[in-house]
Amino acid sequence: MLPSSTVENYLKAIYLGVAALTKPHRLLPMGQLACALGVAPGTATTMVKTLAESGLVEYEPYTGVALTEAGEKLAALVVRRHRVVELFLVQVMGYRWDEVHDEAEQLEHAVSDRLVDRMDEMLGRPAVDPHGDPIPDQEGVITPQPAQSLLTCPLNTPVTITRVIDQDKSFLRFIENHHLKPGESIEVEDRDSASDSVRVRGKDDHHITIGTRAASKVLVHTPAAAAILLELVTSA
Amino acid sequence: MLPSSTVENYLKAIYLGVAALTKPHRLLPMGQLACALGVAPGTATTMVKTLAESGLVEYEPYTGVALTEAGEKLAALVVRRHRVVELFLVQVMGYRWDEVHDEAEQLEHAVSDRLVDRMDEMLGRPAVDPHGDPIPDQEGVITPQPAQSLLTCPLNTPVTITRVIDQDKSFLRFIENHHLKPGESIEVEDRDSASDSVRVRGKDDHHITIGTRAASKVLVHTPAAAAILLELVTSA
DNA sequence: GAAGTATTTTTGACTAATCAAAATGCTGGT
DNA sequence: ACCAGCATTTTGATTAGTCAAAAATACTTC
Ligand SMILES: [Mn+2]
Ligand SMILES: [Mn+2]
Ligand SMILES: [Mn+2]
Ligand SMILES: [Mn+2]
Repeated sequence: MLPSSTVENYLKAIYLGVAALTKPHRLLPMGQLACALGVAPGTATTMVKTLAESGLVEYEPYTGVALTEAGEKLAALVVRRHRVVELFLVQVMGYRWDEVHDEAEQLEHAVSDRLVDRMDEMLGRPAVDPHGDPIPDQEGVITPQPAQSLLTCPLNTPVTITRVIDQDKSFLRFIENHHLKPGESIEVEDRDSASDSVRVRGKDDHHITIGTRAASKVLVHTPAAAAILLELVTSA
Repeated sequence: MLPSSTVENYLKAIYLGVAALTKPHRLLPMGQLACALGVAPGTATTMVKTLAESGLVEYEPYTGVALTEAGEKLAALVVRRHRVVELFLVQVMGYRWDEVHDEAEQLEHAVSDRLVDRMDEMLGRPAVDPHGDPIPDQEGVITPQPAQSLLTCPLNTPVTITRVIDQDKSFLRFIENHHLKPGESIEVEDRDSASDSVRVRGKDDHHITIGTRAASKVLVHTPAAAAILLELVTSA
């Protein structure tokens, strides 16, 4: 049986939910899953039990859920479709980066593997989508990126923004208006736990102060990390 | 309520089914509808009754079904999405004309009006899809084309192939291999009711004989019709 | 460790879409 | 006018997915 859109959405939510867990190698609680899917808690429980029957997830009652090997591959391919479509919409169809998520949310269940691969080819086999989210390859594998956020990177050191983890339109607009999109070079000047904020110097000496909640959603590459990456590439 | 894919499929099947009826201004029988959708007869009856409740179709028990104003507009927009997507797949994504139907069958329910319009714009507001099927405009309106087939057009008179009414892969391949795609200029040399066949002279004096069943699926413009069309355009 | 709170599971019910097979209605030919 | 055959509708049942609210369990706090 090929998975329904509903099953695909559950698998994707578990995939992304587990990845976003603070403690790694943990199970995603039913409450979080239900919330991510906009569904009643009992609905998530029921669905997860049938997913467990099909061998796509492992389910520990009162504890949570995680993907099996098979489930993870399926989920990764849904995520791949989503992200390739998002980049296609921006690069080929002229969409803005804050407009693509909803459209991709539908298309991820409708595009064939064939079409996704055509898009992927046309885009030059990209590694990341418009938000800097990594794109799984045809096997569902992601090469992990060393990630730091504006909250954890070194101060007064040039860093490059690589990823913005939030699909909210107004947040993405805000980021764009203040030149904090992936690719921009910036420095974190100061962090103040009292005011719960982070001061950033962008290009043209444009200064901007943002809350820590927002700062944690902006990921960067440090020069050091970039050097390590470069070394990996050249040694291969 | 926005219509489900199922409702969209029923409306589209009625739209296309009624158009293909030999006697015009008739109702589509349940049997034909059920067959077009690959569904049991009873299922079609039940669904049509609920569509009638929603005011999308008019249903005459034991007789058949037709679209209301509202249903026809919705159906035409589904057809529009299907055909714009098909042309996009051919022109932009490099698909062959015999490969696009299945993909479009899924995408017609997933692409937003916004995305369809972007495709439409990118394609230069085309009038027909890769098979010569007319594309409804944003309002769902089609400007009717005067249609003749290889079975009805004048003999030994140059005509231009404009449309091939069949989604079957092998038939489309056959048409392509014998240079009978939309745009080609040909002449019908002879029709023989005894052998149930039609002899056609294509380009390079390539001759080909096909059955009447196949011939009826290849539509053409006669020079006369083309002249009338041209007149309409210039007088406007 | 008992009590209270938060989370999770169970229960019972509902909607959309479908099928198989029985019942019904229509129609053409004698 | 009748009946046989065919199309259509009805009936009864099934599956996927969902919710609200009750019951069960786990976690916190004292
Ligand atoms: Mn997205
Ligand atoms: Mn993204
Ligand atoms: Mn088609
Ligand atoms: Mn077509």
